[in-house]
Amino acid sequence: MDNNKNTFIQEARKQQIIEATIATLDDIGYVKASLAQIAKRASISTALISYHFVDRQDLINQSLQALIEQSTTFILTKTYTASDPVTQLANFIEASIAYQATHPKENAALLEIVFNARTAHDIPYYKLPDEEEDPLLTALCNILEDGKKQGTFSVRSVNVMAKVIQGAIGEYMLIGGPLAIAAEDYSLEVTNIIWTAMKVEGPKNA
Amino acid sequence: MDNNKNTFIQEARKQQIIEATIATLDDIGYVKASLAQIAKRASISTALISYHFVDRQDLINQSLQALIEQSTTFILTKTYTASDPVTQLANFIEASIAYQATHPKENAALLEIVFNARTAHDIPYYKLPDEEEDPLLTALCNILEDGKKQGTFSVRSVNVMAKVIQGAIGEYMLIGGPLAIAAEDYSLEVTNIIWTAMKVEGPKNA
DNA sequence: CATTTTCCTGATTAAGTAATCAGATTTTAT
DNA sequence: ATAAAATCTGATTACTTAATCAGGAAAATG
Repeated sequence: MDNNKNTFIQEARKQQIIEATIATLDDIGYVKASLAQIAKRASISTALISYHFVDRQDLINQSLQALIEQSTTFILTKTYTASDPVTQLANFIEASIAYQATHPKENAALLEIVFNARTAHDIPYYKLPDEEEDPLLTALCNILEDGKKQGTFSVRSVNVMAKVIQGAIGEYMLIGGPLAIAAEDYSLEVTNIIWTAMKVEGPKNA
Repeated sequence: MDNNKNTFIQEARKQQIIEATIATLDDIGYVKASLAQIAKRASISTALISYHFVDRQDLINQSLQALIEQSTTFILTKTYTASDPVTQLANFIEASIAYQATHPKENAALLEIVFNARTAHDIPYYKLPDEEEDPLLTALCNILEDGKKQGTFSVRSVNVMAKVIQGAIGEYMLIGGPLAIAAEDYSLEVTNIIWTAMKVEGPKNA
């Protein structure tokens, strides 16, 4: 019965190590994020990491999975507070950009992994053809399809429009220095551009 | 006088090492791209790299500079074959996407460096506030400003529109697997979306 | 309370890293 | 041709890495 507590302790420790991994990735980047650096930040020995994770790769993969789950939940929860495609899309854009602004460390760690990690065959993660399984892209395409079917969105290619929207969202974090814009303002501008591009008639299309 | 030949040999060797660096980055990624791996691909000793470059960092930086120069020249040359903002923008989008399709290795190497390299103070290159000096972004904003002034482009925020366009371009390389689209088709779709978003009346806005 | 299982550490291992250096080879200059 | 300067290599340096291992500490179990 107290098997649960074993599991509890183990899971708590794993969670702690994953959080230390995220902090380390944000601090010093993927290249320097050694087990020693991660252990230091978690105030444990490096051997303990090896005890809970089979590999460094395993640790990175589990951290990535946690990061993806967190951001996906955040965004999709806010997206589906509405039932009509127009509001859903507005929510999606706003939530995606807001996540970057409110979770900068998690966002930085996610980037570090996606753009640094490679498979055993040296294929970069960002080139992996997992698009089919990306729940964010799937949700985005579904919303666009819905709006298109009910005649609200004027779209030629749903896939390309989805990519344009994703690109606009992803670009927000690269805005630095003199061009810096508040997340809300950027969301508003992007939404407006997308509305115009899809000829949406609505309250937000001022 | 034959001082020139010294310079010539030296520059040729440096160029060869930079090309080997690009090939290595594309092959096995930034993390595994050690001096030994680069030397192997250039069929030289590792010490020779140290002879021509002060640092590994120095080698990476010079490779990055070469990659940026190459892509910038490619894109801006094609962009400015036209004099009107509409064609310039169409050229810019098409050339940017075409470069990724025709120079996949250079493009991959560029990504590896930008998303992996950090300054001595651990600031990632992609967060550096060099936007002001990015000639591509500058050119894009200028084109948008021109079109706006002459009444061809309907844009609220030039900066945000530029980011949306950059995002759409950058997203192309992330399209893999079942959603893969030919560069020309993607360019066409993106251009069409941007035209609609800016209410451009023209031959391409079918 | 004793014992077994889980959890954890310090020390060690083998491999790989960037950089240096003495000296060989090639090129250039006289 | 010969001396000087450049280009280049193999070996070595000091260091960091991921992973393992023997055994200690803590917790759960009977």
